[in-house]
This record gives sequence, structure tokens and C-alpha cells, in this order.
Amino acid sequence: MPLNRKPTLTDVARESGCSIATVSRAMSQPNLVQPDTLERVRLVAKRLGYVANRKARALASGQSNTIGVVVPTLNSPIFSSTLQEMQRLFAAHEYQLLIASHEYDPANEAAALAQLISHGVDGLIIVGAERPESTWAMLKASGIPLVQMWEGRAGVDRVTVDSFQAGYLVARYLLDVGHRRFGVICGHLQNNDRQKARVNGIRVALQEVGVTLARTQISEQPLTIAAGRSGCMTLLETVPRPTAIIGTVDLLAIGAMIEAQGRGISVPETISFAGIDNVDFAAHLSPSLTTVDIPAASMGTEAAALLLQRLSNSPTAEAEIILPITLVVRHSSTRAE
Amino acid sequence: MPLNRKPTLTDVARESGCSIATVSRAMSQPNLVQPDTLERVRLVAKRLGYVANRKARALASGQSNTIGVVVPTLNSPIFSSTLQEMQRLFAAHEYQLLIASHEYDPANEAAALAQLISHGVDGLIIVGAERPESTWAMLKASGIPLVQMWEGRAGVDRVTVDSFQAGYLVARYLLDVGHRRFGVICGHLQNNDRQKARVNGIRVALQEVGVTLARTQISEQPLTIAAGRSGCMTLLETVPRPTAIIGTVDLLAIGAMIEAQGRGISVPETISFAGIDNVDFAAHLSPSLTTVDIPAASMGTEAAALLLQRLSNSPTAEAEIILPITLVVRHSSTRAE
DNA sequence: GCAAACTATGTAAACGCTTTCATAAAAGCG
DNA sequence: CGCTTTTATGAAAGCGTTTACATAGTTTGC
Repeated sequence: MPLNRKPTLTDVARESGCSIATVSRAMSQPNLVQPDTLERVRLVAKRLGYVANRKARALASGQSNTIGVVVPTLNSPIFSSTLQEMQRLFAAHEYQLLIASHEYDPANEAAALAQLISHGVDGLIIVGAERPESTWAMLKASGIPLVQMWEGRAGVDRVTVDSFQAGYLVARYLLDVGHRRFGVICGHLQNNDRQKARVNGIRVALQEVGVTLARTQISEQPLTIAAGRSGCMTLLETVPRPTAIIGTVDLLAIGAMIEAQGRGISVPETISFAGIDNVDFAAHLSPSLTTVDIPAASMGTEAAALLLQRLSNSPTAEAEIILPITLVVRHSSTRAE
Repeated sequence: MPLNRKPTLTDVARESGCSIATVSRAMSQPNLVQPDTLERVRLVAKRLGYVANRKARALASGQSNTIGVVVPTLNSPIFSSTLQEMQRLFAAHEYQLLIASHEYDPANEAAALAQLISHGVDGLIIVGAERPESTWAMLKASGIPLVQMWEGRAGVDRVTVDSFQAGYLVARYLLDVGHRRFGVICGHLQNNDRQKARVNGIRVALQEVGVTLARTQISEQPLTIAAGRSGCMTLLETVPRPTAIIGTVDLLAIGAMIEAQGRGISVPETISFAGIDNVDFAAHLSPSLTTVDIPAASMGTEAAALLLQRLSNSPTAEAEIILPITLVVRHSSTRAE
């Protein structure tokens, strides 16, 4: 078993006849060392199979080449496409992603953040702005560059999307084509500012034309297709029945639509359905889902780019990048009779 | 700006009037220190807001409390549910997940693994067994506990699922209900042993009844719904047309089915469709998708549990956990006329 | 009641790297 | 050609922990 011991800087230094300082420089700041010395060191390093020990490097330099990301859940088409893009960009810059999820529990989130901070991540990406002040204080105190996604609190860099507007857009559209009786299926609103904003957008759009959204017209659900179905079941019992049902998340809208179809309700003739997110899937359903496109992948790219910029210092002013959203009208919705 | 400097062990030691060794022990091996000393140290630590510096801890102890996971892509319902479960279990044991994805590129994977190893992860979880010997050598040389998921190479702990059998099961079922002309839409086979095994399972099942699967009856595609549609388009042109189309991944099967329906082909009467994976979605489609259930979430849990066991030493013999898969017959398939 | 075995703590040496400072050699300059 | 500036290297001091070893003080056992 040739599992001796990993070669260290010292080993390389000994073999190549120079000091560890020179070797260290050869590895991380090659321009500070003479070409032939560099060559020699590199050869030895390669021969010995030397690989820098990042723990040591991190301790000595204060930099870990690591980015912490905390999302509500990994198991969501939206977050995972965001993560995928972030991963791609960060990997290209030699950063590793330390990913945690908290399942919409603020205590979990605080714990995850504490762990990441203690791990010494160089940067942090978080979702949403709603969290206990104590968590915010911890983030501030850590002094770690921070980027928020989705919703943003002023004073912190952020890449957002206007969730309120997303809700407003779908609702406004449905109103425009004549709907007046609505049902809304949304995620749990507690600890989720994205959901709150979307629902508010809907509510305000309705109010503008004098329609109020009653308690019974809203069903809070987990974010799954099955939950969308059961949310729809509930809403179908309200009298009078809605002519349009909005899922504040595509998965919910899809579940709802499937449930309605399963009961022989014709979509969109009898009830129109619409979602928000524009997941891959939405375009392929039958009927295809009217929704609001949220550029989840770009959000990942932008957030990563912003953080990278911060890490390469450039002490620019506080940044807020707002990504555009667009209503996508498809066939799950139609004019109310 | 009270961003002075993080308190260190030394600070706590000074304030509590004992040596840093005692403080260190108080933090990590409380039973080695007298109750009242412990109490005192803890109080001071809390007052100062002391948080252990994991970089230093990692360097000194050789343990990083970090697990590296390398998956092909984050953006897949299958892998993300696996990751979600792993994250849950590891977080409960105070481990952080360092996640990388390689987009099915062996070079990327090797790079990611090298980075993770250099980061000093305590354990590693990888997907599939197919990778260059050089990558395997690197893994071996690192001496880091390793768990493989999906496919396994002997000699390394693994949590697998019989992908061959998955393919065999759907094909066998379709044969049993009378189908003889097949179309298969699969992912790119290169560098993807899961896909290869699934296709082989199908091929062998067909051979058993004397049916051969021609080159033209297989369409390799990226793993998206849209790709499933275009795969279906191709297959529909073969003469004679297949009476059953298998997507080796639900997304592909779903896309294919949607394409067929879009062309006015009745499903399952004219063509039967089946997939593999049993994603959330499959049950809710119309018609609901016949598929093979792959316990992706359990795979995450089991892999994490296995790795945790390894990390807590218990030098058990090499483990291979094979998770059960089951055929789920739904309404997208039916007896051939 | 004394050697042997613990127990609680302290001292100091790692861990493997980065980085400041010093030094010597090389280069630039009037 | 002497003086300043630049460049390439080395010595050594950290970075904040853990941990082997040493040292007293306490038990235990016969």
C-alpha cells in the first residue's frame, strides 16, 4: 500500500533545492519567481504528485476558495437550475460550492449559515430577505461578502426578480380576459417572502378592479404537484366556483389543473389555470400552462458573477440586479365567458 | 464598525484563566475537563461569541467535517432528490456538503474530484463506476472513504440499483402484453453506465423473445422533455412504426408521449409509452406514465448512512447495498392489438 | 502507607501553507 | 562608475487549532 503520506511544500523544496517560500510562490504567484527556477519546481512537484493542501492554504491565507450557498430546498426545479448555473460559473473560477438547505426553517438556516461561516467560506449566497434579526446580525458580523437572491434587503447586494409583479402580471392578465372569481394556491407564506409577494401581487391586481380575495379563496400548500391537486380540490368546493385558478408556483398550478381535468372539468373552457415560474415542463403540458417566466438560471449566473466581482475586490457601490420577468400566455387559460 | 477580529482560543483562554489546551478540550472533549472549569470556559466563550475556526481545526486534526459529492448535474429531479436527502442526513451529523457537478464530462469530473480531495473532504460520494483509470487511481491514492451511487465497481462501497433490471423490467412487461416493435429513447451512452445498463436490459429482454433492437430504433438524446419530443419524432419515422416507445428516463418518455399526443396519436391505444425513474410527475400525467420506480431519495439516505458508518470507523467489510426497483404499470401503456 | 494508576491541566510541538522582512544580486541612471 | 531601484530568494513568524507529553495532585490497592 503506497499510501505513505502526501508530499508537502517541504518535500518539493528539498527535492528542488530551494526554500519552501520559493516553492509556495512558484505555485501561487509564478511571476515572482525566475523562469528556470519555476520550471525546476514544477517538474519536481509533478514528479512527486504534489497537490496543495487547501486546509493549510486556507488557514494561512484566510481564503478558502469556497462559496457557501443556502437554499430552502435542493429538490425544486427552480433552485436546482439556479444552483447548476452557479456551480458552473464558480467552478470555472476554481471555487467550490458548499451547499446547505434548510427546508424553510429559520433555525435550520441560521445553523447552516453559522456552520458555513465557521468553515470560513469566502462568500455567501442566500435566498430571500426574511430571517430573524439575529441571523442578519451574524451575517453582518462575519464580514463575509454576501449576495441575496430572489428578494433583497437594502444594504446588501442582491439579484432579484419582482415577485410582486409576477403575481400582479398573471392576475392582471386573467382579469383582462374577463375573470372575476379566483382561486389561489400558494406555498406556505410563513418564512417565505417570495410567496408572500406573489400573493400580494395577485391581491393588489384584483383590488384594482374591486375584487377582493377572501380567505377561503386561498389554499396554502407544500410545493408539490400532489399538493396542487389537493389545493384544487379545496377551491372547487367554494361557492361560487372560481373561473380561474392561479398556482403561485407552476408545480401547484400543474397539480391543480390535473385535478380539475381528472374530474372532467374542461380546461381552459370551464376553468382557466395559470402558474408562475415557467418550469421546463409547463410548455409541454396539455394544455400548455400559462405562466410567468422567472429566469432562474440567469439568477444563478448573475448572483455568482456579482459575488465573484466582490471577491476580486472592486469595491463598487451596493448592487441590485433586477431580472426581467415576462408573462407567457399559453393554452391553459382563456377568456371568461 | 465593530468588526474587530474574531475571538480565538487564546482569547477565551486568557479571559477564563486557563490554557488554550483546556479550552480546546472544553470545546471538543468536554468530558476531559472538570465540570466547573468547563462551565467557566463555556461562559466566557459565549460572552465573547467564540466560534471555532474550522480551517484551523481541519489543519490540526486532519478532519474537515466536510463531504464531497460529485454528480453529473444538479438540474435533474433524480439527482436533486438524492442530494436533498443526503444533505438532510449529513447536516444532522454536522457535516457540510461540498457539491460539484461535471455535466457528464470525465475531465470535469476528475478536476472536481481533485479539487475536493485537495480541500481535504472527509468522505466522497460519486455517481457511477465508469471513469478513467487515472481518476480511479487518484481516488485510491487519496485514501478518502468513498461511496459510489447507482453503479458500483467492486472493491468500493456502493449503493446501487439494478439499472439493467430496470430496463429489462419495462421491456419484459411490454413484451408480455404483446408488443414486438419498439422504439427506445435514451440519454447519451458515452460516459454514462446507468444509461448503458438500462438500454442493455431492454435489449436482452427483447432478444429473449427473438426481437432485435436495430440502430434506428434507438435515439440518443439529452435528458430533457424537449429532447424526448424530438427523439419521438425520429422514431415515428421508422417503418414499421413502433407500437411501444420506452424512454430510459421518465423525462424522455414524457416528452415522447407529449409529442405523439400532439400529433394526434392516441396513447396508449396506438402507441404505448413507458419510462424509468418514476419522477413525481409521472403519476400525474394524462395518461399517467408506466415506469420503473427508482428509489432516488433512499439512495441518498443509504449512501450518506454508509459513508457516516465508514467515517465513524467501524471497519466493516466492503458493503454493497442494492435498492429494490419496481415496475409501476399505469395508463400510458396497454396491450398491443 | 507507599507504589501504581488516574485525573485535570499546562507546555509546546505540530499541521502545511502564506507572507513579511531581510539580503544579496542585478539592473537602471546621471 | 557609485548610487538607487528592482528582482529573486531565503529565514522565520504566524494562521488557530489539536494533541503528545509532562506535571502535579488524587485515588486506589494491597
